[in-house]
Amino acid sequence: MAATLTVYGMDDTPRGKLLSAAARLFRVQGYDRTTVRDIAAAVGIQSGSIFHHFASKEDILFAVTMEVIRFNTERMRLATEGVADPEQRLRGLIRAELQSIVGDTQEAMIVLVRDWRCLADDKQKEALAVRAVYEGYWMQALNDLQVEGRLDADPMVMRRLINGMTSWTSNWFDADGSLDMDGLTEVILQRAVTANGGTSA
Amino acid sequence: MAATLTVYGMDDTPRGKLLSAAARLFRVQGYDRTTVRDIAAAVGIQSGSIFHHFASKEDILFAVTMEVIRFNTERMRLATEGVADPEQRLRGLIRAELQSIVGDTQEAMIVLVRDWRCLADDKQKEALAVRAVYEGYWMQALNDLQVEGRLDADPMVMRRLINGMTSWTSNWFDADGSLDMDGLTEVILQRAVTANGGTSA
Amino acid sequence: MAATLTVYGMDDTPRGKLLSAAARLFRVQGYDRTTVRDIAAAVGIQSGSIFHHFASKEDILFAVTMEVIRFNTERMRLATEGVADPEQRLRGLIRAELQSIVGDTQEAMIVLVRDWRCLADDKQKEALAVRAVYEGYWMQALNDLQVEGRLDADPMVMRRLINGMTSWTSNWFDADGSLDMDGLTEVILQRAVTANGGTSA
Amino acid sequence: MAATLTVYGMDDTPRGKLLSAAARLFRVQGYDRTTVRDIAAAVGIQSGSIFHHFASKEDILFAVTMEVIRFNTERMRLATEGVADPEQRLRGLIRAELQSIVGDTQEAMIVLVRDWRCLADDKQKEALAVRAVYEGYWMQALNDLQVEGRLDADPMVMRRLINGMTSWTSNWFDADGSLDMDGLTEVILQRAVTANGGTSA
DNA sequence: TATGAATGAGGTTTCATTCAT
DNA sequence: GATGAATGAAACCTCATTCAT
Repeated sequence: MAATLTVYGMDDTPRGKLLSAAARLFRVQGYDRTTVRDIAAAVGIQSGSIFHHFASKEDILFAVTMEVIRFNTERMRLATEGVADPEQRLRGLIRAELQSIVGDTQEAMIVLVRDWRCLADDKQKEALAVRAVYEGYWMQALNDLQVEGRLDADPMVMRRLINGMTSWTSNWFDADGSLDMDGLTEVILQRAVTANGGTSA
Repeated sequence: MAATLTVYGMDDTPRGKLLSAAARLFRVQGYDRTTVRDIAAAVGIQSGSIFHHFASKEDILFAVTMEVIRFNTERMRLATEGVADPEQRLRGLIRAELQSIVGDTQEAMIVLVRDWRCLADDKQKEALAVRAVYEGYWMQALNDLQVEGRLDADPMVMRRLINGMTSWTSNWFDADGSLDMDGLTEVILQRAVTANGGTSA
Repeated sequence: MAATLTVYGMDDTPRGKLLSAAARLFRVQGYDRTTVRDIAAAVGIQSGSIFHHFASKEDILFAVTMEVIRFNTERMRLATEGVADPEQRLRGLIRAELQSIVGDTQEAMIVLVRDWRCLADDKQKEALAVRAVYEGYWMQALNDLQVEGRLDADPMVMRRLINGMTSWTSNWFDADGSLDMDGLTEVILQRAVTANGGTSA
Repeated sequence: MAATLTVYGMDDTPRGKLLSAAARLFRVQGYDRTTVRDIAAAVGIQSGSIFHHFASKEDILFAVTMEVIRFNTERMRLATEGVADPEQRLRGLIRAELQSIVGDTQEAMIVLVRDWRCLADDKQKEALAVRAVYEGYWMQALNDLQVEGRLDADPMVMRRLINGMTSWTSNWFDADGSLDMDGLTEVILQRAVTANGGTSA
């Protein structure tokens, strides 16, 4: 499904190429250890030229952050839209979040988590506002599931536990291993949904 | 139980005080954004004097890392030693890991996860070797549990999922909230252990 | 009298608007702290377009300098032309110089004094050559006054003292204050011309 | 009299040497055109080392400013202290101000006038507060002179005119010329004091 | 003429580390 | 052990100027 989407701002324009290169470098080296020279070199321009596209180094981090949040929020919307069964919706959300963490936006997601604190407070707030929509999809699905008696923990706590499980996959999941993304989705889903209602698998 | 332990190297000596101060500063600001001047100021000495105690700034990070790994490995040993029931052992491990992440070694644990990549490769290897013992306790408990048919997923995958859940608590767990550490331990434990006879596998 | 004059090059053409904007910005921020982007923005074009009108940033400063020198030299000519009495001529010169410093060419005059050193040596010489005519009007009046025994100091020194008094007004004179430009002219004139028969010399 | 004074902070210490070198460079090239590398090179250290002595480049300008204001305020005090005759006091003030502008603090005084605007607003205010004492000596002398009927203009205006005359000397006065500093002092004094009361000369 | 992306030299400042005292 | 001045490399960023479109 996500195959038809592209990360909005990471296109063929100079700005887009800068953003992709920065996301990769930030992931590999960390934000603080990535110099603007590194980024410039990665797209074949001089370091000074970066500042025609971004006001500051932090502004690049912010742009990466915002793009990936917006993109993944859109992905969550698509994953849940028109799906009535909350378990099915939750499955879609888990699958989509895994996709974002170990799949197409992998680079940026790791940066998002690890270098979050490198953003100034006001930038953090701005990003969190957009992020709220994203979390809304999750809470809706989990609350609906609870109403149906198929969730055996507090929805908020459950969201945090799932978030921990999905985030951490960036440290170990191997796309070429014996467990694929769909398989992992089911394993995680089972941590949340009670057996008795009879789910799927 | 942890009350009688102290992190080995973080004592009253100049070196120990330096280590505690560094762990805190690293957690709040990140390793890269913490200057040796910051650390020196925090214990009331001049920045040049630090180099009588540590060979380099990275050496401080390494020392923090090793101390906290050793300390928590010891804690895992105490939590499982002499406990026969694997579920009981797993409960102890979860409880201990939560304690390390949101409790007494909180500062250093966050640093350990987030600033891991700031260590040179050989230092990382050295630390991983010690870490292996730590992970051994987990795998033993999970394997035992599987043998008894009370684990409904692959032990290795399950360890990773638990690790994700516990690590992520540093982003949200509030010791003063309605859910305490024991309660959280049970919620996490239930994600791993099947009710009775085991459902799937 | 100056009402019918306009600073030659500061007209409605793109070049003229650029010059006016530059003069103002130079005065407020200083030459070095004014960027070509500032100047371009002030007239609503892009910074690159400036170089279709001027060869360099320094060239803009030079143009401002030359325009204001030429304009004020012309003003001095008008102020003295056909006036026989040297005291009357001196009065006209003082009035005209005050007008240039705190009146219509205020912006550029301050720049002229303060950012003079930002011009390359050859540009300075070129400007000084034009400036010589300007100073000629002064020396003629002061020399004539001395011949009549109505100047109580060396003409050259007197010119410098007057120049100091007039230049400095940019730091304090308030057009809305109780002392107007004509009043100030008389006060300054009295510093130079002896009451009647001349006191000392 | 000033021969026994030294500019307080411009001594043999690293900081003092930096200050002297900076004052000279600022005068010759202007503040904006002087790089910290220039200043460092002038005293034989690396540019980075400057920041052990001053927090920023602007801080150096501020220090130069404050030193010269304090020093010359002290000089004004010495020039007027215990002198009863206001004309005599005024003579001392003019002589002292000339001394500061074309004599020992020449470098810094030119900088003070020309690069004043390079100081941030709060720094300007701080300096102005100290400067107020300096101006106080002038106003006292001029007011006293007016009371005695020996001043033929408003004291405040007269101070400004004198200030203009003395400041401007930096553009023309030649210590080796036919007019020496004492002679110039008398010429300027005569611009202020009325002849009738019988002054001196 | 106008644009705006790119240049590239150079600016101020930071900071881990050294070392004479 | 401690100090604090000094180093020197490298960081982010600025800006006059160029040039293809």
